[in-house]
Amino acid sequence: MRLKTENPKPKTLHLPPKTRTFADYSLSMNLTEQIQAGLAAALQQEFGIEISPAELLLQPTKKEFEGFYTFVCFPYAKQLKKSPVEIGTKLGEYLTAHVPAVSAFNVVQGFLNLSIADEIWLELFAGILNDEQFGQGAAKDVKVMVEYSSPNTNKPLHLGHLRNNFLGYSVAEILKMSGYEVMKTNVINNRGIHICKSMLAYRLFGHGETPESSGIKGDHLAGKYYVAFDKAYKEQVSELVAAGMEKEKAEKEAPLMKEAEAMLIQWEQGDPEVLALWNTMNNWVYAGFDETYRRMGVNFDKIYYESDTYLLGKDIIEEGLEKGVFYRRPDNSVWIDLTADGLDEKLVLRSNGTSVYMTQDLGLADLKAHDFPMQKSVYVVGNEQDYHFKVLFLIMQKLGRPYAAGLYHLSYGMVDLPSGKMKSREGTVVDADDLMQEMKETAEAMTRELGKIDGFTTEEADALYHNLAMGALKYFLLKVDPKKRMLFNPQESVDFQGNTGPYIQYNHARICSILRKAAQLGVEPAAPASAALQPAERDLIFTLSQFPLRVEDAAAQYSPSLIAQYAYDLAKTYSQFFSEVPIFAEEDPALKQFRVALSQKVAEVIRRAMGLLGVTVPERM
RNA sequence: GGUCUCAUAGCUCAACCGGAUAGAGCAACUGCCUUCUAAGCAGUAGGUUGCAGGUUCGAGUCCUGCUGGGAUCACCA
Repeated sequence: MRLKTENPKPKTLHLPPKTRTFADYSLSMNLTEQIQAGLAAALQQEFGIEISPAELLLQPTKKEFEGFYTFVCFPYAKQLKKSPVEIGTKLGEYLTAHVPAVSAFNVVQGFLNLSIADEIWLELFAGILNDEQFGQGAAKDVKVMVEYSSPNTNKPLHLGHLRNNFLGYSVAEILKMSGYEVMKTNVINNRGIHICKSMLAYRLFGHGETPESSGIKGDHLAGKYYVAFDKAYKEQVSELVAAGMEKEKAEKEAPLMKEAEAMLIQWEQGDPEVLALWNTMNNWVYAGFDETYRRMGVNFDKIYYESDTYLLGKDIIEEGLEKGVFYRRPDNSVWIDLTADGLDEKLVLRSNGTSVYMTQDLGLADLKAHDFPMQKSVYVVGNEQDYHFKVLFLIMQKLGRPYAAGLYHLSYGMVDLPSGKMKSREGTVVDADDLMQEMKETAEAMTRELGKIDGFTTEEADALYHNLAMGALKYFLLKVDPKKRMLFNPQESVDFQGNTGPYIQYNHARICSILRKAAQLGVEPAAPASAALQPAERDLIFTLSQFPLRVEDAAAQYSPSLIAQYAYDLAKTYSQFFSEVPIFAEEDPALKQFRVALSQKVAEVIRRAMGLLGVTVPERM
């Protein structure tokens, strides 16, 4: 089971090498390349050294300095036996004289900061404005499978699942935008001892209760009996211990555990009554999950059920034995020795011939590759399973699977509560449905307080509350580097101000308001060929131009947090522009049109970026 | 105990193959709504980047050791 019942962190397995700078893509590529070519020529002309343009990395200029692109001169000081400042000055002079895009420069210590001419910014913007699919990468002709969610059917989804689902959905969308062909899959763990526990408790204490009769959502109903099982089981264990049995033994000998195990065997043997109950309860859970997924706004292209796949993989054991990758022990169990790779020996098949988790995953990996012949396959699973996936991927390599090199474990960190870890058995889990509902109520209260729903129909208001709630929640969970553990405080974590989803949504809504007014006044958006730009306008064009690159980086690193940061950066930059630069009060019609066009494009990019996070942006709020 | 991983402002997080004076948001304080949405903008304050060494022109970032969290090391999944 992918998500153990408790918590879900990350680990870099094979990130691509970072050989690029911040500005290699799309429309900004020409600009960067021009500067790099200029630098290479300058180094050759002024100092007589040959360095290929691609090695001359540029970085964005820090806010407090003048300029947009910075070249670091220190590395060449030793080689040229000249001071970094001298080098920077010579290079700057050469660039302003020979590269039309570079309008000015300044050298601070060893940093050469370059300013770009307004005509170049406008040219860049015109290209962006005309690009209807701005941000969409060219088709790569590479298939990627993204597996995420992968719940157990014995209880409802919780906060940890939310991070998993939002991450998986977002990574899939980011990969699509960067040009991959993506298949989203969900592996539902619908069989095993966990569901048997729920089934047994239901049989004992359920009295025929159904979601309809009780008004309890199906997955919550199954969860109720899972908890009931645990409670009754613990009582039995205590009794046995009180009667003098060792705790460890009592945990194995408790009648309820025995019964659950017996039920699992009955299930495997196809006992009609057990199967009927299993079907009934699982269907309740599926229906419950569907509702939760709908609320979360996630979806899948293909669903695998563990009941269909748990027997797979045994033929791979045979294959592995033949290839000498695995070996059989005298008790008939099958193992792989990974000590040469710095790992341990790992069981891949029990002595009684039945599968373990690893066996199933071996089989499932082949099945996935058969169904969707992919070059990359991402598993969105918590970092507690780092070891499992390390082993799984290593085995696939040793077996010579062609897709093995593309296997990637998107290993994300646990979500901690202020009280520490979530423990379902201790009742300290934050339920996904409850949390989403509370967020919506908070969004409603906040919106009403601000008096922002004048003229909204009931349906529109409801949709707004939902979008704000999910925007706040998704942004909160996605803005953090997936690899890192994070803290969630239900009382105060999710805010509506500052670096939050609603802040970005708000900026989009404001722009829509501007665009409505522009339409009313008949101001057509357009990019002028030349104009003197405000600093805020240059900042906006620069930030816009970074979007395709950020998508590419986010895809390469499987990291929605890069998109979240970008969306905030863009919204914040616009917010400054909004408060500093008048639009309709501008007298020059060309400038007015330009600012409307700029606003329109920013709104569009905010919408697309937030879409990558699974967040819907409202037109009014 | 072995292996892996994390530690940055009071709190939650950034910091782009090692680059400038380590940045945002929240919380605190100060200004700004008769003018395009104040869920906003501008500003003040807040740091020995867990500790000690090392490499480097340059270290939050790389290396070693230490301290303190977390994960994992099942014929569980």
